[in-house]
Amino acid sequence: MSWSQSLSPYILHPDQHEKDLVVYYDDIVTIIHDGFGKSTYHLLILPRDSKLTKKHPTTGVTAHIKNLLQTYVDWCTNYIYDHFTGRYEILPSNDNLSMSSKEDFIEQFILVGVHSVPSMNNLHIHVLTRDFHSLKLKNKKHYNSFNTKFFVQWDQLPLHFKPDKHEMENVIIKKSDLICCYCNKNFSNKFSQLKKHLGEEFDSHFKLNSSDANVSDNT
Amino acid sequence: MSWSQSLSPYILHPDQHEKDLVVYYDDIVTIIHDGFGKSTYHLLILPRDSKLTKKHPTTGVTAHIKNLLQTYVDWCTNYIYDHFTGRYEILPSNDNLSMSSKEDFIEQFILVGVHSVPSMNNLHIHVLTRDFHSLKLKNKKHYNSFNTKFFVQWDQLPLHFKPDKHEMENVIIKKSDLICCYCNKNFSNKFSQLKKHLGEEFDSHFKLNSSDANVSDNT
DNA sequence: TATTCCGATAGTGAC
DNA sequence: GTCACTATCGGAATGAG
Repeated sequence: MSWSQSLSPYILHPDQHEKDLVVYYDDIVTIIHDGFGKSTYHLLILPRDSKLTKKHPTTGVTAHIKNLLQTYVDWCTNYIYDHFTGRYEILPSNDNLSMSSKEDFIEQFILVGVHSVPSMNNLHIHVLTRDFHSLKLKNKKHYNSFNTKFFVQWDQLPLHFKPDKHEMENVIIKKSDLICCYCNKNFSNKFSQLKKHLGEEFDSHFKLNSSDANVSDNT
Repeated sequence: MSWSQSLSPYILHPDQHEKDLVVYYDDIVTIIHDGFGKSTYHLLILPRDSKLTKKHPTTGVTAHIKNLLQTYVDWCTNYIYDHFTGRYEILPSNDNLSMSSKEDFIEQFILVGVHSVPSMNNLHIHVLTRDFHSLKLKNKKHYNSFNTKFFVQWDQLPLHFKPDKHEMENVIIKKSDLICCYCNKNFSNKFSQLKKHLGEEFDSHFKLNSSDANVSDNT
């Protein structure tokens, strides 16, 4: 089961990794790019405290811990806002997605939260754009783990119970229809069609800045 | 639904097909090689009577009809015995499969019967070797349609009821384990392993005669 | 219990 | 809620004028 420990090195030795991967660290946290990011930007906040890192995220992130970590959450949303808007132009759109101000962008287009049944043993908080436009998004599990109640948002923490593992894995993740997070279109279990659609949604909302035009996209 | 009518031309115009496919016909029946035969030899007997051809096989093949068709069944088993033994040498074996006499061969190695839920609309009787060693045998449905009670043997006909379609399709065919018809080994739902095993069983029981050695096998 | 194509689903093994 | 591989399972179209 060593894969479930693969976040450990980052909290133990944040200095021994490439700068491209570790974007920030101090005594309290390490912040990294998710090695298999499911959106254009996908960061993980890893508290370094040896007791906290072993706790279950839905109950371990208490009000006190939230207060301690809030500055790092804000650091991440700012990081993502700056980098995303530096790289992409936000196109005018007809839908209900308004990203004209920084506050709107962060509110509507950045997700912060934890998985109700984590697979990595070290407590980690996801901060990611809500586009799911990534080569690493390959199946229903990947998508529904961020787009159902399997994903517990930062503002909802802490829960006063641990979600039922079996229900989350075998009902919520597997049985929930695939719903587009931009337009709510229902793709049932047609992952390939959702994936294609997400690419179209992305292209209708964002356009690579010319200075980045040589960078291949994530389709 | 035209595919379900694809046997019709053989009863309407048996003379307009290749001799390789239509092996016999008269006013009563047409006998053809199954276009997608699931065993080394796989014949279909198609009664040409316009009323009989529309009947359900499990109830339509009455004692009277069986008597009328028995001679064609015998013709088929003889045809298969002659051709199979002309092409293959029967090797001595340690298992309970004794094919030393023609009667034993026909009794133990030739199946005669009908499907309890046919997909082709024209009534047809299967006569086939019990090896299931064919490129066209590609999935559990193919195998279990001849190796469960979905297959109603000639001696059991007629039934006094039509088998329940839903039970046959969704329980008997899909849920029954794959059991080797030579040695009863259970392959659960591992079709690929069963298929490989059937090839080994075939090779342990039969050997191509040298005069046919240039003919590729069915693996 | 037609075939074929495509894709969703499921189990495994990995250091 | 790792990936990558393999295989099982599941739906949809299938033609003709």
